[in-house]
Amino acid sequence: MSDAEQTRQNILTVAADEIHHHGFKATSLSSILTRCEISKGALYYHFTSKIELGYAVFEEVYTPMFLDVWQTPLSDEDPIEGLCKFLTAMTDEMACSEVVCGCPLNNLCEEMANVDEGFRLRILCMQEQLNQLIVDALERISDGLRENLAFSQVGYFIVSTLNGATSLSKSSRNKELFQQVIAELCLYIRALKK
Amino acid sequence: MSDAEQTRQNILTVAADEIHHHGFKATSLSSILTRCEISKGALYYHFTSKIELGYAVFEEVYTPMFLDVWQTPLSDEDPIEGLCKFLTAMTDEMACSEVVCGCPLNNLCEEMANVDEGFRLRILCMQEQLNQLIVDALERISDGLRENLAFSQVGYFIVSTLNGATSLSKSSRNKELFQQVIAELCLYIRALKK
DNA sequence: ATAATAACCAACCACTCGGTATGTTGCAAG
DNA sequence: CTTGCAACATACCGAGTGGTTGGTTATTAT
Repeated sequence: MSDAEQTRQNILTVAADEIHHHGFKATSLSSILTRCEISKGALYYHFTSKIELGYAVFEEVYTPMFLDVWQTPLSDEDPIEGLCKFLTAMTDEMACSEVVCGCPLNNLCEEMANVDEGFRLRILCMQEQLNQLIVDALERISDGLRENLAFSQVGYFIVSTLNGATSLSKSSRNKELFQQVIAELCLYIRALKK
Repeated sequence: MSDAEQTRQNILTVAADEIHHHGFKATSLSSILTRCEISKGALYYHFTSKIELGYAVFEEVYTPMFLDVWQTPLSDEDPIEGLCKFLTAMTDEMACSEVVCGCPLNNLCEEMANVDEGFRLRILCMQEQLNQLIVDALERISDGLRENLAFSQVGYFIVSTLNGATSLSKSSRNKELFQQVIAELCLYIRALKK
């Protein structure tokens, strides 16, 4: 990797972390510059504006990470159990910082979706991709599921609940609350089976 | 109501609306001053700081409105049906601005809970109150519900899902998505019955 | 050796923000 | 009539923001 590309990646990584911790608007370029030990000119050489940097973080850091994390459990032979294990494992492995800061994508969604169209469209696109992952997994094992299930609806329901649970645990700083909601969500998911 | 109290209430109302639309941090005092047609001195006569104004909005505008809205359907003779009707009615009556801006409390929670302790504690307190409303309603009709239900867990699950659905529809600006999640949520709620 | 370009630096700009200090008005009590 | 306080208004401050600009290296191609 060239020096320039190295610099760019470093900016992306640091920016992703800063945005995760402070939100997009509250993230100041100067804090990124300080942590990267570069000048403002260097940043504006690689990115034309703050918001373009935000888009790049979303597309090149958050999205791949997110889709990859969901892909694994859904590719399981039994995606129902895969999902449940994935969700409960999430509660166990959840670091303190994750409880406090919440999901980076969820945060960006809350903060920027109704403010900036560029963010909104990117978030929307990602949500549809994620929902499609779930729908595909459910269709694959539809023979073993209850009749009359609306797969897309179920997918959005699961994602909504998970987002809500993250939000809840974030504000309460209570890991246990998160675990409770996830436990109830697993009950719901397992009840999808015949 | 005295003139001074009138001024104070006007500030609270306008601030609540501005915070709902732009978030707390992004809400500038100047915009509130302009809409209220008052000076900065007037505002700082009634509130000692921006964050104290935010607390007042939370306690005197958002919280009463929110608890009142939930109390009604949960006081129904059949709170299960009351909740479902309440939720579906919410999707129908949902104005465009509400789809776009989301729930004011949910927004504040996302934005401020992990930034300011004052907000966090107030939000936490309110969430517990809301959950207690649900738990009370469920316990009241526990004879007609499935065995082995964890009422508190169910309460947080419902609230989480609703919050997540609001968040989802906000970013997607798609009312239909919200309706789908709510429809699935009603299926879940009705399945609580024996 | 020279020219060109990529990669970066540092100073600065215009602007907005929350907050404060001081000034002004109107009314009510003495 | 005047004193005093509630209820504002006005002017200003310092800090911080994203963004721009002109200059500086280091490397590479010719």
